[in-house]
Formats: sequence, structure tokens, C-alpha cells
Amino acid sequence: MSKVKLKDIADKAGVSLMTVSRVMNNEPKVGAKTRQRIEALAKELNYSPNVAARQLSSSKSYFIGIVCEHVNANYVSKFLVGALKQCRTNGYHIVIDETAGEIGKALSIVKELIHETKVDGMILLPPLTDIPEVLALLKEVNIPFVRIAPDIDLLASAYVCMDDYQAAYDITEHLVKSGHKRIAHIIGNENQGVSRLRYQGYLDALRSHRLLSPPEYIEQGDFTYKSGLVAAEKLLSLTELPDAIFASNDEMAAAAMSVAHKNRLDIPEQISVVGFDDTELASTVWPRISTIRQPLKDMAILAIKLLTEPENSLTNNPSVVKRHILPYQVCLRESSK
Amino acid sequence: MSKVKLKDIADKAGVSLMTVSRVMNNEPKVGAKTRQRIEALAKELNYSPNVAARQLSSSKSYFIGIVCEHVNANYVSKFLVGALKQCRTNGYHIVIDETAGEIGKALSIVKELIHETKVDGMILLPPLTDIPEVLALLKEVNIPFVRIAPDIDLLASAYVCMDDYQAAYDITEHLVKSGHKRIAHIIGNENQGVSRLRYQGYLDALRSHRLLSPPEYIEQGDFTYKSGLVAAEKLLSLTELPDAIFASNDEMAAAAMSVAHKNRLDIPEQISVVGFDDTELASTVWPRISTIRQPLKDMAILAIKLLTEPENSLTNNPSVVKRHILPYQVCLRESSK
DNA sequence: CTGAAAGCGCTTACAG
DNA sequence: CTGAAAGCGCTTACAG
Repeated sequence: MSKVKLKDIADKAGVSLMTVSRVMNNEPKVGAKTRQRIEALAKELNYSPNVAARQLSSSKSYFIGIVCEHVNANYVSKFLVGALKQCRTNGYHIVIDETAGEIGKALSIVKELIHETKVDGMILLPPLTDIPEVLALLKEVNIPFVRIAPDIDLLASAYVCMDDYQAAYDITEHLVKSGHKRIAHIIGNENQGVSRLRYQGYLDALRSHRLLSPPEYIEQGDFTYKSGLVAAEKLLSLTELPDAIFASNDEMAAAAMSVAHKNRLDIPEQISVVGFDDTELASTVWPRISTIRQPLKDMAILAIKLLTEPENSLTNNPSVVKRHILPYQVCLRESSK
Repeated sequence: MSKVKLKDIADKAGVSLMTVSRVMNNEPKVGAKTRQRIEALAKELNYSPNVAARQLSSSKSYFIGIVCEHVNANYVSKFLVGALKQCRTNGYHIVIDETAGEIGKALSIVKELIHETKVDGMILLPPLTDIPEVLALLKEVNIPFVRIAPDIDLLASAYVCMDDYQAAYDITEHLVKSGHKRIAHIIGNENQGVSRLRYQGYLDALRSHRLLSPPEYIEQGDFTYKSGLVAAEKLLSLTELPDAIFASNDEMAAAAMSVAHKNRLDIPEQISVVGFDDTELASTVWPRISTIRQPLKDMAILAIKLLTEPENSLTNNPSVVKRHILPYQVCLRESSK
């Protein structure tokens, strides 16, 4: 059971190995019938290209660079796993680098990935998706790149995201439909676009059910647990207590639950709490937090496909779809009723 | 600035490319002087081998397999980042696979990595380090492998770990030295060796300071937040409250803090809480948890080196050191005084 | 201890 | 639209 190679297919098809190579790389100049025959044969023989040979003979590196702020961030590692998987099937490899907090490092990291590692494509993870200098550089050197959940200049690249607005709307509506009337919200970091989208989804869901969102039920947080603590202390010391809190992420939701427990409020009987992101934390604490699951793995898989599959070629094809909105999942658990 | 290759070094050194290749691969049969000259030259020219060429011409795959239970587990992703980094410098690639809870899948995953992916080496992450069938298979096919923090049959492979016993001793002693006299412990999952080691470290630290550890101060947990909740409820309803709790991991420590807060106990003024692992959770909650940081990244780097650097050759060299104990770090934060 | 030859499986560039 | 030739940078196997 040795590996099948181009030559094997060529022999069976009665053509030269070059023709097979062209079919495999989706190059245009092959007769339609020949193409079909070869494609069928390749599938039948379960052909997969030898990455090393390909890399050695071509000018491509078969490396995809991923740039992020912290490699240990939860969403980054989830993304990484999906990316690693898809790369394995497409014969690519991942190089990942982090700015480690210094957002200024982003530009030099991107430069290094381009010039040293010579990546064939790049993925920008939030919040590094919106640095004008980086976008300008990438466009200048004409390296295909995909951004995950970008905020600005959406047409600058292909991008993959989910509908934060609608998800926030949905989870708020879940609270409304299960009978909550006084729903508070803790807004996320004010510099990130998603905070705004989630806040807007919350507001619109309330409005379309003719519920009020009085200003004292809106607190500004910044996505940290501590900011959630501060916000929840305020919300839970109001004369008229909210009967539900929608926090813009799970960490702030966990903090809100902790304050509620301290105040001897039963969750979810006296107050429901919901979060966003479905991080580990959401199912670590007790009760487990109802939240929104981002399709991070699928986002990663799609991003790699966009970068590595010739039919998606980002460079030459102006007709290619740039915007990819992936479905999310509402995870209802014990923190809300 | 094009890449230097074997031929370039060979020309400068006045030898054949073969000799250079031998030096690079640490093969024995090269004259000492020639070897030195070539090594110096290689360093000077900043030579690094072309992975693709190497892979294509050799029978090696230059893939290292990592087997774990959940790729999303926090410690796995931290490990992964270190491994990825070291692989990049050594010209190897990572393939990672998970049993996703079904421990029975471990054997088939390992088989696939051996026969399909043809990995050159393998890393077993806990708790998959101690499956007799897997160990037997790996030994039979003679594939080098490294285990991280194994529990049983320590001589079966090289392994990398930290000193859980001593770390537990240290953090308990920290509590003692800062004046705590009634220190409780929540034991981890009883099936994992580390729970025992940490428990033992706790006991010995108390004993050597002539402090008591009465049975009602010892609770059995299982590393989950929920088990921490249950254990802490019991500890904090005792007539004589403990003035400190050492939980065998951060999740249980976070749970203990939550119960303490509910009971209106100030942390750390009325009770200190410490954990183990330094997961994200430890610095997410407030106050942040004092804990032990495992050197996961260094463990990964070392494991990859053991597997990929010829001087560590695990297969042929019986004199190679099998046991590698890496230093940990005690992280003191706001949850203890 | 050292080297000349062949080949790994592809792609690039050229020829028809 | 199709193919024959050369070569990517290494290693393996053989010869001395």
C-alpha cells in the first residue's frame, strides 16, 4: 500500500504526468474530458500530493502565518486546532506568532512572516485585524490574507465572522420569552466593534418586545472579570433589581454570578445571567452559563480553505466572495431559565 | 540573500557535500578536524537545512505526533504553542489528535499516527500517558516517544515532568509562614497520581512545621469546579473554620473562593485560598489566585528536542537521561497573604 | 574516513 | 491543449 503519485495516475489515464499535475492544480488548459477522467481516477486512487516534493520544486512555502495577540488566549487555541486540522488535509503548515500585548509589534511580525518565513498566506486574528499599517503592507506585497471578525475597512480582505448583533438579539429574546422583564446589560470593551454590535442586539430585542431598557440597567464593562464585578455590584444594589443580566462575554457573566451569590440571590430562580463566547469558564462555574458559541473551529477551517484552495484564489479573482458569516449556536444552560 | 545549502558549505570547506551532510546529521565517521571546520562554517553562514528536501529524500516524515484528551484543554494549548515553536526551529511539524473523552480511542489514534501519518516520534499528554496497551505498542514498533508527567512504568520512555510534591510543599509552607494555622486541603481526582503527590506535599509541609491536619480539614474533590463547591461548603460550615484552603487545582480554588464570598468571608483577610496550575482562571477571578505555574512551554520545548535532536537519540542510546524534572514557579497573588 | 551517482515526487519553463 | 527535460536540496546505498 505505497502512496500513489502523479505518475501512477498518468499511467492509468494514458497521459503524461504533466497533464495530471495541471488537473490537480486546477490549471485551465486541459481538455474537459481528460480533466474529468483524471479527477475521477485521482479520487478513486485516493491521491494526495506529496507536500515535500511540491514545496521543494515550487516557489511556494506551503506555510500559512497566523498573527494574534496572545497564543494562549482561549479563542486563539480553539482557532488553532481547526487551522491545524485543515492544514493537514490541504498539505500546508502553520506558523503562529503573537504580539504579546505590544500592538506595535504586529507590523514587524507580519514583515518577518513575509520575508523570513515566506508564508503563502496570512490570517489576522482580532484585535490585530484593524491595524492600517498592516493592511497597507499586506496589500502592497500582494499576499493573500484573511481576517477574522474585523472591524474596519471590510473590503480590504476576505474575512470570516459571525453575526454578533443577531446572536445578542437571540439570547436577549430568549430571556424575554422565558418571562424576564427587567433585563440589564454589561457592555464589553468600548474599543471593540463587537461590544457595540452586542449592545445593539440587546437594545433591539428589548424594543421589539416593547420592554424598557432604563439607563441604570446599562453598565459599561471592558470584558474583564473585574469590570464585571464592578458593574454587577452596581446593578445588584439598585432599588428595583434586574431579573436578568446579559453580559457581553462569559468572564463578566461569571463575575455577575459571583456578586449575585454573594448577595444571596439564587441563580436562575431570582436572577438569570447569560454571557457570550462559550469559553471554558462558561461550563466551569456552577451553575454553568447560558451563552453564545462562536464557530471558531469552522472559522479556522474556512480561513485556511480560502487561503490554500486554488478555486478560492484570493489574488486573481475579483469575483470571489469576501464576506463569510458563519452560524453561531445558542447554548442554554443552568444560569438562565 | 538566497538560502545557503549544503553545497555552499562544501565548496568553502573544500570537501564534498556528503561530508557536510554527515556532519549536519551528527554521523560518526567524519574526521574531527573536518567536522569542526564544517560546523564553524555552518554557523557562520547561518545554515539551516531545507526541510522539504530532507523529507523527500529520506524515509523520515519529520512529523511529531501529539496525543491528548482534549485539544482545547488549557494545558494542552499552552503545551502546543511551545511545541510548535521548537518544531519550527528544528524543521519538524506537529500533528495533534485527541481522544475526546473516549480513552479507548487512544490506541487507534496512536496506530493511525504510526501507520498513516508515519510520525517520527510521539508525545503522550496526561492522562494518556499511562495506558499499558499504548506503551506496549509504541515499544513494539520502536517509535521514540516522550511522556509528560506520567504516573506508571516510568522507565518505559523518556519523560518530562515537574515536582508536584515539592511544589505543594512550597505553597503550603508559604501559607504556614504567613501565619496560617488551620490549613485545609481539597484533594484532586483520586485516579491521578498528581493528586496524591500534592496531598503528600501538603501533609509533609504541615508536619514539618508541627501543625495539625485534622481529618475534617481534608476533603476529596475531583478537580472540577463543582466538586470544589461541595468540598468548600463542608469546610466552611465547620465550627472551627480553616484560615486557609489549599485546593489541588485552580478550578477548585476558584470554587472555594466563591463559597467564601457567599459566606461573607473576606479573602485574604479572613481566609486565604491557593490553587495549583496557574490556568487562565487563576488570574481571571478576583482576587486573583495564588498558585503554582507549571513550566508547560519548557516541557514542550524539551520534549520536542528529545525527539528531534540526534544527540538525544532515544532509540539507540541507552545512556540517555530519561527523567527530566523542570522547575516550577510559585505565583503569589491577592488570594493569600 | 570520504565521495560520485541516483533518486525522492513534484513544478517550472520551454517546445510543439 | 499536451509532453519531455531539468532541477529543487537533500539522503540512501554503494564504492573506494
